[in-house]
Amino acid sequence: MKKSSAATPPRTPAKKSSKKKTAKTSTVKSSPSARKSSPVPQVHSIDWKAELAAALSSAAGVPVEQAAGSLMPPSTPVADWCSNLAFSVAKEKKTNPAKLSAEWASSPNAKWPSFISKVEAVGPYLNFHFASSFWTALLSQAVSSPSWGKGEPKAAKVLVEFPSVNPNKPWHVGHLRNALLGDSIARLLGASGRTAERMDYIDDLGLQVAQSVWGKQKLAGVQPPAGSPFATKLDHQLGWQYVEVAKKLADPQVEEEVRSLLKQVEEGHEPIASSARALVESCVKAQYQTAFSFGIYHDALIFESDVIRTIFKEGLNKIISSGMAVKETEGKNAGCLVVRLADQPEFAGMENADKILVRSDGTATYTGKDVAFQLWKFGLLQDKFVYSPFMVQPNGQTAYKSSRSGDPFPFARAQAVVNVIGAEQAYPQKVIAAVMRKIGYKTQAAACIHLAHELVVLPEGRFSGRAGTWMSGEKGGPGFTADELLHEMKQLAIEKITAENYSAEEKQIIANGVAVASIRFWFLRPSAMQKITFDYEKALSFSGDSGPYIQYAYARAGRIMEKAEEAGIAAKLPPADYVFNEKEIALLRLLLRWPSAVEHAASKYQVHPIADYALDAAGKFNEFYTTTPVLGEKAGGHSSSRLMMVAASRALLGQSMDILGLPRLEKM
RNA sequence: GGGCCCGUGACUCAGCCUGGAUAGAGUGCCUGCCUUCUAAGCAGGAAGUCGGGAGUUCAAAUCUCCCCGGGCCCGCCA
Repeated sequence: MKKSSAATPPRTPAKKSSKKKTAKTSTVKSSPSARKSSPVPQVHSIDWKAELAAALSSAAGVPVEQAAGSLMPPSTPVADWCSNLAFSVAKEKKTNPAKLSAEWASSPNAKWPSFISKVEAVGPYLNFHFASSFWTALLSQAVSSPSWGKGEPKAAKVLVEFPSVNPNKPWHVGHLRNALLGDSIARLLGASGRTAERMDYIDDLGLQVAQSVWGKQKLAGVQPPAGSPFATKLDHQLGWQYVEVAKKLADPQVEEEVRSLLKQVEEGHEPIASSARALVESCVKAQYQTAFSFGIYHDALIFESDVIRTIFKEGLNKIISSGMAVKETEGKNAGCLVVRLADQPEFAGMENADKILVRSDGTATYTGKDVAFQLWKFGLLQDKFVYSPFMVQPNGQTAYKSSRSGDPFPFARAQAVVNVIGAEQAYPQKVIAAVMRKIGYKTQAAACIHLAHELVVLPEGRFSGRAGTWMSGEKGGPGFTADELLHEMKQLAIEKITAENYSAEEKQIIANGVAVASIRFWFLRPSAMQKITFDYEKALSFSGDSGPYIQYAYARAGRIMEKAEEAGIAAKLPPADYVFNEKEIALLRLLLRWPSAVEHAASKYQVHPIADYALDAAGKFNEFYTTTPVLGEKAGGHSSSRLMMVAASRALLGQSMDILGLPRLEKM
């Protein structure tokens, strides 16, 4: 039952993913530096938006809510903040909005907050400029508190499932997109203060597994070309064998043998059942090597055989006892357990809205299994799973797997469930939520989030695991597996390093980091619903709007700080009379909006706005970098103040990079 | 038949949910800038009927309806 269709993710440096072992619940970390009393006002400890709204409210004589609703960042860099209140008031009073704004700007009733240095009417708009002390306070917080910009810790746990790739082949670029989305969403949720748990669903039953077992036994000679750097990687070997098996299936004898294997696997006959599970786990481990190379990690792997053995029946009973599932006695679905959905609005227009959960032969459909699994994710079933360690990941955390023996862990039991799955599977995902709603779990049904994404395709069409369209073609070029893409990218990145003084080891680290960032960014920048046509030419570029562009800005900032330290210059808050230049103001405005940008993106389960934000921040920093000397005589004695800008910019860039999984490189 | 998604300069995409100030980037093309903190960069230029039409509104890329083009979904498949 594989659900995700494609897309794979890039790697990220494992931040603190919520490891499970749980119960040790999170200690709320209070950042000491943020707490200690600071000589400057704390920008985010005062609700500046509320203060501004209150002042505007009295200046214009409108309710506070109306004033607050009119405040926004300007679309062009004409001011720090603005209001379009005059439009709506002018309409009510049938007068000229520009005139109103002009009146409010100089209204004697207005008591503008002290952090506002200037209020001006520009046409119908009311524009606000913040005082230097406001910006200084913001800088102080951004630099002194490591948790600055992170959301307030929230109690709710969000479970994110991805990528659920069948364990019989290597990840192709489509699986990579899915995994990158899942990984980055989990990072984003974490940055917003939520607890994200990363789960993978492994289909260790089914035809493909039987085919893999058969292929492993009979087609050991079928392998990727010897020249391939991945010729000995198990997932690649199985993938090549799988394509071969698919061709041979036309032979009745082969078909018969595979079918027999399938029966033994599904019925748990030994020794086949155990060796099949072992093969599956080995393949997943090989796939996870790919994941790790992109910085993708998991907390728990749930195997389908364990779902069937442990929770499926209970989930089904829950639906049956609610009276919402019935066994058909006649008609084309006779003998099947079905749930009727015709009364649900989203299925209204369907010819037949009945959905089969259990077939007439007693086996579960995909949807049937998924509904039970989803109930478990929300903690609505007795949790009978036990887990054992699957592997220790490079980020130091152990990924656990469901198994026959082991210990219980409080995985799942989530308040919201995000399934990262291709948009093509929107219908079955709706069925899951609809069934939950029907049996009475309305809150949970509303918290079923299908994070849908479009596929990665080739100019000639979609990928097919069976047809092997992911393999290198006859042209002999690289194939479309995630491993090959990263390999190609590293080659290019290495060539791009021209600095003479880097050691071979440094070059490797840089090339790897650049390759990962480039690929991750390439997949994460467009919105998830945008189809991506894979093209090596375009994927392999790293200038302009790209991951390396962001890394470059970050590295530049790092070098300035390094040189400052060598010179013994420390960052200090700008003095009261410091005048921020235009480039500095641009950076400060981005800094100001960052926390709400994170929360907004997280609440919508969208990663791509963060990619845009990071690009914007990198661009603004590069402008600052080229126009504003920080060190040396040209800095005109402002080195310490400007170093503060550099440090804050670096913090902002770093946080956005962590969410996107772009490795923080100190040098490039 | 019913439903979902995409359609913005030559190309690839943001912006649409929460309507407002000259529609933003990048690539490609044309011009400049490395004796000064990394040129994987910066500055500037040419390039756009925001698929089409109607409607709502003081104001529409953004909201509503219809249409066109492309993709996907509506199985006792997985």
